[in-house]
Amino acid sequence: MSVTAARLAVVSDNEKPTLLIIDGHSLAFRAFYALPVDSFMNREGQHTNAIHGFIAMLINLLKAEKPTHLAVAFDISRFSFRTREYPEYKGTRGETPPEFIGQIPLLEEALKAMGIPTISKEDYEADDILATLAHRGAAEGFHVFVVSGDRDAIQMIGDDVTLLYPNARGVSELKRYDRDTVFERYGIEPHQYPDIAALVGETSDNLIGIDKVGEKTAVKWIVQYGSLDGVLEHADEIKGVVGEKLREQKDRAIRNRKLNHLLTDVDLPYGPGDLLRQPLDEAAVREVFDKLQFKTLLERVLKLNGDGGPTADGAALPVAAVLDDAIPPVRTMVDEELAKWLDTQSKSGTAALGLRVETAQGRVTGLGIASAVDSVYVPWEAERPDYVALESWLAGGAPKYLQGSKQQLKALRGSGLDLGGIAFDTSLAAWLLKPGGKADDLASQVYDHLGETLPQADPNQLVPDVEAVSVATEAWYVLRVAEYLAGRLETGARRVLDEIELPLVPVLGTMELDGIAVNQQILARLSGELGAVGSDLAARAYAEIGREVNLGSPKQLQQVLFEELGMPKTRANKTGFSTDAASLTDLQEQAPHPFLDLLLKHRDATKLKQIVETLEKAVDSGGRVHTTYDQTGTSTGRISSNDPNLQNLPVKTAVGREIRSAFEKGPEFATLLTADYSQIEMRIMAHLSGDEGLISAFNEGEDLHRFVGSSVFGVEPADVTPLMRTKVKAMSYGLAYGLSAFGLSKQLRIESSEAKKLMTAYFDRFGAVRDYLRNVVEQARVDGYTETIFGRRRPFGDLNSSNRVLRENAERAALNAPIQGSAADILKIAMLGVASDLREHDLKSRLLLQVHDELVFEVAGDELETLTAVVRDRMGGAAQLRVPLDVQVGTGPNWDAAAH
DNA sequence: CCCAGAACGTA
DNA sequence: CGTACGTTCTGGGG
Repeated sequence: MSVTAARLAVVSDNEKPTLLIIDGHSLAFRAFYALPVDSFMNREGQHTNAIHGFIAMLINLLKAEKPTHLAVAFDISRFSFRTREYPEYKGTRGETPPEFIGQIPLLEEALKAMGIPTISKEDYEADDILATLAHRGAAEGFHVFVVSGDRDAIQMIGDDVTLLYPNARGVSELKRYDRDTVFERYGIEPHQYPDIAALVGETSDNLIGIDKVGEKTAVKWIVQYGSLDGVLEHADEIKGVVGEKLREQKDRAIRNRKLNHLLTDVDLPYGPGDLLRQPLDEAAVREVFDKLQFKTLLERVLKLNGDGGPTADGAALPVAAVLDDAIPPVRTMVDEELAKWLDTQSKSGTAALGLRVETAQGRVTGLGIASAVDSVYVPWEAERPDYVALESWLAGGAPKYLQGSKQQLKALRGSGLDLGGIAFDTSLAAWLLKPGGKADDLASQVYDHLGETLPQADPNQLVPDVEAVSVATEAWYVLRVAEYLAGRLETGARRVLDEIELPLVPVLGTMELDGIAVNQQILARLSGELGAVGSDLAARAYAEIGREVNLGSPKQLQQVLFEELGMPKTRANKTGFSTDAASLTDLQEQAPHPFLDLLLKHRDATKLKQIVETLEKAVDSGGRVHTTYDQTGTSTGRISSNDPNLQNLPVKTAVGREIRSAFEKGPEFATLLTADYSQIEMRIMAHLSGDEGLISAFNEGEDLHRFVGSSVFGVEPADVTPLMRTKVKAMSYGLAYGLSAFGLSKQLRIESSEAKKLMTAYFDRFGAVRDYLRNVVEQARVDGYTETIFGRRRPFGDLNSSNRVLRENAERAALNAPIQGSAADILKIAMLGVASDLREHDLKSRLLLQVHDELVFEVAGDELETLTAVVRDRMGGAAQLRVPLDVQVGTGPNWDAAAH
């Protein structure tokens, strides 16, 4: 039986929507007494322990119960219709502790940011609100969880209503009370509880019961006579002192019963059906939690959005059982036993196995391999001959599920093992589901998606107090997380995973391992030259202002520019006034000063020097640098590069190009080849908008900006001036980013009226582009996500935000996402095609770098012609658009020379 | 030692 | 008041 099948049996009755309702004051108060006051205080001196405890409990509840509907009820004051009738009610409650003051409003603010409705009603207690919602919820087909620290809540329990009651230790544990547990504990039905309480009294509510009547007596009577009314009717039959007391004090019981009866018909602004879980407002949550200084909780809360929270269309996500499956014991296997086990697995069907590599000091020391019911540990020693079966299983196409497969592949390659059959990667799947999220390690994924804790050794502990689990167990968890995530991928995302991301893993891994050759002499020379230029500029800059400052400190520069030199104020930022290049250039025009120019040049020189030095440090013993690509690093579908980042090397300046010239072909290769798409994002816009004008612009095959310029300005292409071309080019590129007339005027340094006219003229000619861009945003507002040509989705939560800044930021991102994302898809598909041809034709040339719309290859011996054909074919044919994909190819001994 | 913010490089 | 990234530095907090 598969892991999934085993779990389904557990959750099959979990089809009902789940309503979770919480008594806010009662739980916050419990939390207040459970957590030390002094350990929770924010920078303003506000105590926050109750809020912290409450939210921590809430997160646990959301994970454990996975409510589809949710609300928190608060008392408005200590007064209600009950205190009007009986002023002593709850009179024993002392003054609110001063440290508790102010925590409830903050808690309400945090809940609001988390998208959780809070309900309160004048003259009623939170318990009445809960009772009403529980009553209506059960009637409307919900399973209801009531969270309250008030024992009166027991009366709400029923077949579809469960009470979660904090135990003595505060809020860290909630005890579940359903009909059976109430019966076990009291021997009565939940609805009879208030009758018991009325007889016994409730100290915490300052309600005195009948003297001499305790729980035992009360239960006995209620069981015998059915109800309090029954008991009172038969009061005469009860013998002894207790009978006398009952007859004497029956008014107390009647009063108590009246007061502890919770109303189930309070008129509320929301019914259960209105309490569907809403996506949290991330920005608001960050703001509130920042104010509260809740760091860890912030992380945990934000994770809720992508997991267990509502999906974009508002429907609740499918729920994975939180119950533990039995973790299979780890079996260590080698030799024939291992070979036989692998063989059995492959013959038993197509089920994939989980795989996890164990390394120490960069060498493979073992492998974990798991099926749903087995977890196997294989110790690895490089020279053992009897691992033939294992190695061929690893390298072959047998499907394997991994977490962080590129890293695992590189680890295996480092020990001479190859890895094939990457059929699932939990990190890639989680990223496709939530591309804005942070990359997570296996332990976090287990926690987030399965709600279980994977024991991990703390690397900072010399003697760990928890023993890390074996890679064999980890492999089993990979399988479970994979099954969970696979169930949540819709068709489009699954295709992107299977057809783009997974096949790309070995391609990227190989690129990283190959690296690119770097000429260290060039770097050393540049570093020296830039260092000398920088010191000279710094000295001259100091001379201009008569003292030495740290030219790299915006704060010190502000002092110099705006206080000592009295220059006009620039754009404001959080630390004062901006000293960035644009501001300094502006200043130079308004208040020319030699210091400004020297400062700009010094910045330039030090930045470049830093880049060169970083590269020098990254060169390996073979003279090559190896970047690491992050396949889950962006929200749009691009890959990012780090350590070192080879996707942002300078190229626009002369020195920048010198740096690029240090990237060379390896000694065994003939040349470098670069291939890039020209105007790919504009072409995608033409395709997606179907704008006939833009499409014919590309089909003309002439200079795009000249063509568009002639359209916009109404002149012949030959009469488009360089200035006109510049303006049109800026517009065209800016469009895909959501550029405004204001932004355009700033960038081109023209009047905003002219920018406005320019945009109007542009959209007059290319109206379908405007319609498309508008439509993308509106569709995303409805759907909650955007989609690339290939079905890659990016969710958006803020498109309906009432906060204008947030909403407009989201709108621009939504406008850009399908364009940037489709371009990313296309280059990825091209990479796969090229890699496949290189393999197919057994070429020695290799792909080394990817820079968003550009690929860099190292060309072997006599393969230039073949490779050029392959690259043109695969890049040009990566997608069938309404416009051609234009590919520019260049060659040369180094990256600069190969560029065009 | 960690963090946020500023600045700046690329597509 | 133009999208998407990563890196480096400073200066504040500890």
